[in-house]
Amino acid sequence: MESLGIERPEHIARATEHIPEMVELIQALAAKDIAYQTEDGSWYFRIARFPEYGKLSKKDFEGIEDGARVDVDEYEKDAARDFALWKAPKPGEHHWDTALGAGRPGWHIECSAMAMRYLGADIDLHAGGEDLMFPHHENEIAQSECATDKPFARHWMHVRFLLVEGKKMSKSEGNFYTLRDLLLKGHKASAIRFLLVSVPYRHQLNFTFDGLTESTNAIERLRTFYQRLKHGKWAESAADGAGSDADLAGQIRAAGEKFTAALENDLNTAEARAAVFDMVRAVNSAADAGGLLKSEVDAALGVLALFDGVFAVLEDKDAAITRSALEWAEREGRMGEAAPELLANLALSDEQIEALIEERNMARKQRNFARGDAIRKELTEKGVLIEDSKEGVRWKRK
RNA sequence: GCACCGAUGGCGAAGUGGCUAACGCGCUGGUCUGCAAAACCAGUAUUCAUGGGUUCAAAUCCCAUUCGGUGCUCCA
Repeated sequence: MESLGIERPEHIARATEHIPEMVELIQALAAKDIAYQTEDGSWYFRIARFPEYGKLSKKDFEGIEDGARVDVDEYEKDAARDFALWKAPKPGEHHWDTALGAGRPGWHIECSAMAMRYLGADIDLHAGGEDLMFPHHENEIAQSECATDKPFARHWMHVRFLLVEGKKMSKSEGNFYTLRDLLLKGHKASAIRFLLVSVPYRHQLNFTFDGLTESTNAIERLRTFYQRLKHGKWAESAADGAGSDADLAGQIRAAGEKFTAALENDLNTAEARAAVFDMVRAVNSAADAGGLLKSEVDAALGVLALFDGVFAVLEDKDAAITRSALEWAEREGRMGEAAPELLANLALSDEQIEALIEERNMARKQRNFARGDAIRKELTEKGVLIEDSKEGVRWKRK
């Protein structure tokens, strides 16, 4: 999670610590005769009492015969689809003794109970994987709305599963990778994050190694741009061509607005991304043409800050993250899985790199290009790329 | 088998009734540069899985087919 720059939740709730809330919820349903107890002591939800059942997953249960497919090991439920709220313990099974009798919670009830406890009876947003829509989320809705008579969640976000190299990820397909696997193969954490977040959650993402390369390159472009703005010297007022693009300020503002509007439209990250790249081109172009005004640079940096508040890829933490993955591999005895060029690329520290660049700058000043190029070649071989620009010498790790 | 969702350039991917089909990567040519890199400019889908239909107008709506994802039993 941290490697990908994902923030920790404010609350992490555990089902086993919320048994009383669940019991209370089931009792509320029982008071309305929506929950009922069977002979073995389990409690079930009476789906017949919730006509809207199936509204989320667009399932139409009309015409599906109750009892057409009743499992032999099920107890005497009133209807086959009624789901368990509380399960009586099987002999020797771990259980809680509560007002409902001994037992353990059914799946579904803990989500309703904990959501209500921390977020209230009607929540704004409920997220989950597409596989949970039915029956889990459908059952959450049923038990929550019957208990409170309020809409349970105003918006649902169901994230689609990703494909890996065009196929569903599975161990038998051999395309199952953990984050650490990818880091050890030499992929950057930022590229993984950017690839995952570049396709809107509602759409299926095809996660490929080509895609990781693409993301790496796209991030490089953004970081180069960011560094250029941050470290360049820009005119305070219009002169010598700076500020000659009268339209630029408007374009930067429009990019920021388009970025926000795209995210507000069901988190359309692909469109939000596009808005930023539009701005990058416009500002780079103006910078090449005659220079930028400080005010334009500040505005563009403002849009980048907006962008990075969501995408979080501009600051280069990749080397540090990869190093900690390597430390993990070391401890686990899995260094053999690390890509050889990865070790080579991390051989030099930032200080060593900067010392070499300083030496190269001296050589170039004396027009000793042979020495300068030799240093550049050495750095390239160790995974460090050099860029000479009007704004100074920049370097980055491959 | 049934239900729901999806299929857009070499690759990834926006766009869901009407401006030249965004954006990124890649590729080709050019500008710039001591050489590079970066950056910029130009080019790169007469066409949106296939077949039919609706409409003055369809990538966008409807039907069928093909392919892919999820669910349809338990457990979380």
